[in-house]
Amino acid sequence: MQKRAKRTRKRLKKAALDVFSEKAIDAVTVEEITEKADLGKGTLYQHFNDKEDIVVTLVDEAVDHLIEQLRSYDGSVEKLEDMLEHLLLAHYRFSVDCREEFLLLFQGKLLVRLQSETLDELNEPYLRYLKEIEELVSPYLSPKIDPLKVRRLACACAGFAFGFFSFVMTEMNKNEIESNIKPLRRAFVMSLGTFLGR
Amino acid sequence: MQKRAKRTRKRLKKAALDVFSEKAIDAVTVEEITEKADLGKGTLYQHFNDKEDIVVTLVDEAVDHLIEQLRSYDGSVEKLEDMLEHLLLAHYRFSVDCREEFLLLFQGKLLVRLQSETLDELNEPYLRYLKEIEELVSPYLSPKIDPLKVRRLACACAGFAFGFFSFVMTEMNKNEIESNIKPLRRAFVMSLGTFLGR
DNA sequence: GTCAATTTTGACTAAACGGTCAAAATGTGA
DNA sequence: TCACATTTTGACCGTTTAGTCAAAATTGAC
Repeated sequence: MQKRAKRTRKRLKKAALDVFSEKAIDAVTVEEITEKADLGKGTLYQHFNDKEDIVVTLVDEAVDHLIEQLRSYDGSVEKLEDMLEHLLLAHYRFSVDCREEFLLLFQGKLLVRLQSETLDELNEPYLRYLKEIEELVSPYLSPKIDPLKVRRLACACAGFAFGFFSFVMTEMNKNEIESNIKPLRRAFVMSLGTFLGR
Repeated sequence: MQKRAKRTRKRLKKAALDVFSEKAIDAVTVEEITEKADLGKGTLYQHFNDKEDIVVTLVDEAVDHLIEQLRSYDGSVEKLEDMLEHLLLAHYRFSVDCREEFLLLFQGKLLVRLQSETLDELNEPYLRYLKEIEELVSPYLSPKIDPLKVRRLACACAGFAFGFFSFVMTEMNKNEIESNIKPLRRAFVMSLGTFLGR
């Protein structure tokens, strides 16, 4: 019985994610979501308080998934540069494999910046995400390093990943991207390494 | 007489730009714009066809301003690296001096990606912008270089600038940014230079 | 100061939207 | 099969919004 409710909740989230990757969050209506999920409008309000609630839920889960990908790397990561390269690669994979979540995170970040008065609930996942990056690289850094520098590194990594891949997404097709993105990633990694004074 | 109309149009654009930098484009209402401009609602429809029209107009002008900044550099730019550094610095200055337009361009880019079916009118300025970057760096490149690689460079530059500065904008205050962003920019420039095989 | 052309206005309409809730549908245990 | 708990539904309500338009206000020429 509760199984049914869970399935329905899942369907709602899936539908919402789909719609949010096709239209700007603020332009999406509740009925578009429930229609896509092939459910009645009231059902959404059985599972979520309001539209914002479902957005926050989805952003939170998307960050979870992204972090999961960031954390999964094999033993070949030995140096700082290896870790940075892994992080960028993981971001790239995320933008391809989880395109909808990538676009949602991108949009959400913008909303946080704009309507920050009300939505610090939405900001929390992004802080969590930046913190995760910092923690992943910190083992490869001198413990005496300026924390601000690490924060900047995380911003650079996140910013580059989101900004670059988003530009690339529209301006190039998949094959073009796959083919030869590696050298650029490598170059960026090198520059970050230099930035950290190694 | 037409002077008055021009002034009014200018006031509308200024107000709209302000509002768009505080709220997501799709969440902004026409009345919010006209109220901010201290004008009647109908006045907006005297000067623009609809809400989309004013957005497209503003994006177009913002790209003009950004391109203007990208083009203005002194004679000290001799190498590719100098040009890349100038471009990043110009983006950064634009994000600070023209914060509202920067945020608008950021939002607009996202809209293009999402609702691309209808809004290729909105996409045109961004293509113009990428093309401008390509043209600015091309004098410093071998004429035999793969055009795709140049396009990728432009995406990297644009993506990094928008993505990084936008993350930095929320996560750090101005002093922190100003103080020590230079080495990261320099490192990134170096990596791009390496990417282009020099 | 008058008049006509231009610009601005805000009340108005029709449509759309978020959110509610009593009723219907569905699943469960006896 | 029936009674009961849970879940789903979509018509409904109040509010908000884009867009209109006849009237008012402003301007400049004479």
